[in-house]
Amino acid sequence: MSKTDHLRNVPIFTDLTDSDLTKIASNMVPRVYEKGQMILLEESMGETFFIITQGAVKVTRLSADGREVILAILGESDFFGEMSLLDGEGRSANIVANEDAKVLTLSRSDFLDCLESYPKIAIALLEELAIRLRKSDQQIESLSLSDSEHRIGITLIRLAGELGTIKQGHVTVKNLPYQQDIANMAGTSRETVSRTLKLLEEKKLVRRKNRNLTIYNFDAFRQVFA
Amino acid sequence: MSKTDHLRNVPIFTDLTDSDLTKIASNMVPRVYEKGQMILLEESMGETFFIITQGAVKVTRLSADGREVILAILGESDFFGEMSLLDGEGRSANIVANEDAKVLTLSRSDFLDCLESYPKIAIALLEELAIRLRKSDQQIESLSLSDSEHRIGITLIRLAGELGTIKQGHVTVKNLPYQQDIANMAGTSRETVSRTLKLLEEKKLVRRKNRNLTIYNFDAFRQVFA
DNA sequence: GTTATTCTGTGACATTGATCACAGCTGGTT
DNA sequence: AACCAGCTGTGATCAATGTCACAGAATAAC
Repeated sequence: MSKTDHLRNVPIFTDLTDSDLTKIASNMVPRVYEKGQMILLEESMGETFFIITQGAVKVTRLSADGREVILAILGESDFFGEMSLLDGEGRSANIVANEDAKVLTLSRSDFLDCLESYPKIAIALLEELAIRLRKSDQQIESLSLSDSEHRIGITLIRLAGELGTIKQGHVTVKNLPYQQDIANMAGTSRETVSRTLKLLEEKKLVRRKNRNLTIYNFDAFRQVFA
Repeated sequence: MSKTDHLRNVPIFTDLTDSDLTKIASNMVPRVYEKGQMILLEESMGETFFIITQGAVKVTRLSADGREVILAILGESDFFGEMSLLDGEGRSANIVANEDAKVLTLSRSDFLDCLESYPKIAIALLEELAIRLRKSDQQIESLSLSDSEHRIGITLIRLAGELGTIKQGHVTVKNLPYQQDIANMAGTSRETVSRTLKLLEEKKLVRRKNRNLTIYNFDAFRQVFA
């Protein structure tokens, strides 16, 4: 698949003509990361915009004592790095390759040129940031008000949305992240995730097999937890 | 103060010429709300962009059983309502006048026209959303990892930044919000806020007098909690 | 196939902080 | 000044859940 084809799938570029897209693509430099590799480090100055063409990354923040919060898991056609380009602050989060990953990168100046030249990109990007802000607000609510079972339920819903495949009303997440990662997304401990998953299974809300998790009735599940 | 003068103070409009600003101002309709009045209701479709010219509002989400999470407190020259205009989803939060407030409003179509006609506005708005997203991420981290004392400390820092005045290294927040509101910002209970404020006072980190709170050494305070 | 590593399950225990209950203030109103 | 409403302070209680410890599974490495 060519660079241009990849860009075509990215929401913020969908409104562009082929020739514009090709022009932008010509400025993009591909890079490859292997699983576990740090792509962007907190503290370092953000000077690059990234688009994922293959694989997945996790966006995290680390506390002084090394505990990790996972803010998001991003996959193909998602992008990151735009925050510090926009507001000029340093990076606020780490990005780690969650599996082997390929990305396209755009320099700060090329990215800002894009925004100036193509108002449609800026507007589409606004839309995307609005969506992310909405998700963050939901998460703040759930961390503030919900108990651990609900927070884990909500986390499973997020994972289902990002990694799952729907088949006749039930959703299967293949390659479920480790319990420790789920815990870091839900703001709870690994042990609590273990106990809660067992509980949800006993309640017949989900089934686990190998590394897969199936939510029997996704709508009902959302009803209960969201 | 004229409409145009108010707009001049709003970050997303600062780059415009006077004549552009006047043109936009002519489309804006002023409204007045009294303390406690609901400005925007969750569930209702968002069709208006608001700029605060006087007073303050709080942005909240409510759980089914009526508990409240305060996502932000916004004051003069802040704006809101842009989220549903951008992504087309319904409102995700309530807005309530926290004190008597005056606002300028812009209709959906005028707002979107602005973005199309003035790329600089779109870019400035991107910047603002990036800043908000950053704040949300910080809050998610603190809710996930910190104990109640730290969360309350961080909340005081937010309040100091939004409502405080600096004088030779120490910051005073006049008219500190009620403990219940602080609790709803920090994701804890009113009683815990009461006990924690007392503790912080005993530790000589803050002083309270009437409805004012002074943080003795703001930098040191941030060091401890952020 | 064996070993080593990493992940998961589960009991026991300690601790935080929510909740309840009520008394003491404070500031606004008549 | 007396009153009332709403905010604040504080003790007692208790449930939720983090932490520790270790055994059992699963997966990867050799």
